[in-house]
Amino acid sequence: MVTIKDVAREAGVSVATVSRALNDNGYVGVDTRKKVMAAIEKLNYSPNEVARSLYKRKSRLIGLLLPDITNPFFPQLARGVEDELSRAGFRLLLGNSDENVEKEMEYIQTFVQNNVTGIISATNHLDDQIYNELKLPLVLLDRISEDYPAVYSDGREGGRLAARTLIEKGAKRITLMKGPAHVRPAQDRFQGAIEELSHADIDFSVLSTTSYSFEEALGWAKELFEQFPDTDGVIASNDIVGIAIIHEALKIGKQIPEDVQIIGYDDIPQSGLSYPTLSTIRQPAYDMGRQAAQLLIKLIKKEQHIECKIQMPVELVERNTTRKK
Amino acid sequence: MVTIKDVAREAGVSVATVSRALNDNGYVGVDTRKKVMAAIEKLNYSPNEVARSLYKRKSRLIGLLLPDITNPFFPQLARGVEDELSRAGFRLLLGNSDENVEKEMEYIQTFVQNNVTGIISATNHLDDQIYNELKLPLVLLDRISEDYPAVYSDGREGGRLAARTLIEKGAKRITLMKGPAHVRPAQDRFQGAIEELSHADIDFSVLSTTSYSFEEALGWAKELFEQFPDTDGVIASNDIVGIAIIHEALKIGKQIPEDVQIIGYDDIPQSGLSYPTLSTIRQPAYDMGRQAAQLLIKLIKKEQHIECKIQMPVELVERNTTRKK
DNA sequence: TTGAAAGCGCTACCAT
DNA sequence: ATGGTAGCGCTTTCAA
Repeated sequence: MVTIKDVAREAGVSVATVSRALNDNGYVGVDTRKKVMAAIEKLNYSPNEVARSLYKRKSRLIGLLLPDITNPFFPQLARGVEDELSRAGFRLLLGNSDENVEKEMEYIQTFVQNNVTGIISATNHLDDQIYNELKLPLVLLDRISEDYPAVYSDGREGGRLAARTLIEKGAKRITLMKGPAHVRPAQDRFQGAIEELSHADIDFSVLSTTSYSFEEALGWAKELFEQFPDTDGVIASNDIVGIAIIHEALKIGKQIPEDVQIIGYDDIPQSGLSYPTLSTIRQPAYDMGRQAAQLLIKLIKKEQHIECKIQMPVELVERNTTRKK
Repeated sequence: MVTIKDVAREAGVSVATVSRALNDNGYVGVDTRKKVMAAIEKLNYSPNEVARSLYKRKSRLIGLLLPDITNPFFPQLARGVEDELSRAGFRLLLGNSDENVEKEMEYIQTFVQNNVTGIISATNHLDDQIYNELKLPLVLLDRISEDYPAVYSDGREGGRLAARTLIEKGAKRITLMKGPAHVRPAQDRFQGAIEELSHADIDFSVLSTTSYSFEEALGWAKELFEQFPDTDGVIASNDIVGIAIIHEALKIGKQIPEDVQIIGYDDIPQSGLSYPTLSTIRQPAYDMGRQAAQLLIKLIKKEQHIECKIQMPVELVERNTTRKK
């Protein structure tokens, strides 16, 4: 390993000078700088981030905690975060929590132990002590809280929009799928949908689902049509489930959207690939990731007048599982 | 921040003793240990990984370099790696390269700068100098090389299997989609398929695709049916494209699998959700990730007699885009 | 069994 | 403009 000492020796200067040249602070003579740069070049030196981090008590690392990168919504968030953060020279320490408190605590702890400069978290366990004691900038992503900066989309409006769309397009017996109770955004959109449905002269039923996993999606879809065989409009808990419902509907011989309309949530990339393509409520996942990163960077720079709650717009993407006007 | 000094003071011992107690090496008296543990508990101390890492010249971090987590095949790999690694106390530094050499180099460099203990990489740029100069354990994932330990699946056999399946199931005018030229596994499966097709009395054509992105998948599918409208068997470059082909085929009124059979590659989770469900060649992505992690851990522990090339089996998953016998 | 102290690679203060 | 050096929090010799 080539260290700052080697560079100093090679350039015939002190380590202090090398350090100053490296970090562009303090005075460094023009030709001294040249010598240093030449030495760096020659030895192919690159500074040890760990030593820097120890001294500064801050690394160039950011901790990102997500529920499960295997769920197609989250990779988009992650890429948004990564792309934006890397422009500012930060790297990502990634953890999947599986919505499990212990895992989450462990990751938060290792983030801290590694001197991360900030944390971006999609957590449902904000009440936990560990977050209160955190001395670091924290941005919530896809989650809301009074107490912390957050980037999220308007779930309530999303739910309303989904319900309104189905109502306007003539669904008469709507089934509303409710996502896992412990996932906050799922509840928001559920509430939004309930609200809209309640104000309409329309029959509707609610089907509770307890997970977002691929494996169970088809199960929920089956259950849906068993319990509500004559439903003509489904508000799926997310796009995965929406796609599973398309599958199941087609399988039992229903026409989409003639017999049953379906609306998803998220607008994951594969929603445009199903047949028929899935109408859905779009969350701008990639942008949400970027916004969270930008917000975190502002927080780190301690900028003034930071907008700490960033609500991203939600949008209806009309594709082919809903009827044309 | 509470440091080892604070603990030492609280426990009335030296920092050396605390360190020994913490790491279970050297002698520590029974009641001394108790006092130390009590102090740790009381102060809620957890050791600074950065300081450790500086001294040891090794962190508990592993660098993971993937092409693009947004492609559904890779999150599976990543989770496999993460789950296995975290059992051994390692955490993940994640980078997406987008198959771009510069980004890749930057990530490898920051991995090194952060004292990672090892690297797992899905790269197509192994020839690059930076890999040769690497002093760290490196495991290739989903990639092959003479020179480095690697975990990959048998792409050639996968390609053969795909072609053989279509042939056996009676396809007469097969279209073989070729993945991006710079992606090694894509070429392997292409070669395997070509091999099998060449040995059969069968007409086939090749369609080159230059990306795996969602956005373009539908475009390739369209192109496929424009160029080869009477193809009755398609070997898709991966499941995304396979799903897009299902979409397109249905759209132009073809029956699946009567008019056209389709076989994908990867077996991503959503392949079981399309309608009809996609027959495909399965790569055990999650397990590949785990194996890579295990292999890396062995390398780190410098175990003897390590099997350095781990070829994972590939498997036909018969679903509904191929005919039943 | 315990403690003192050197040193991991770097930055920043204080001299010069 | 440059160099000497303390110190970031930890581990590990070496002595006691």
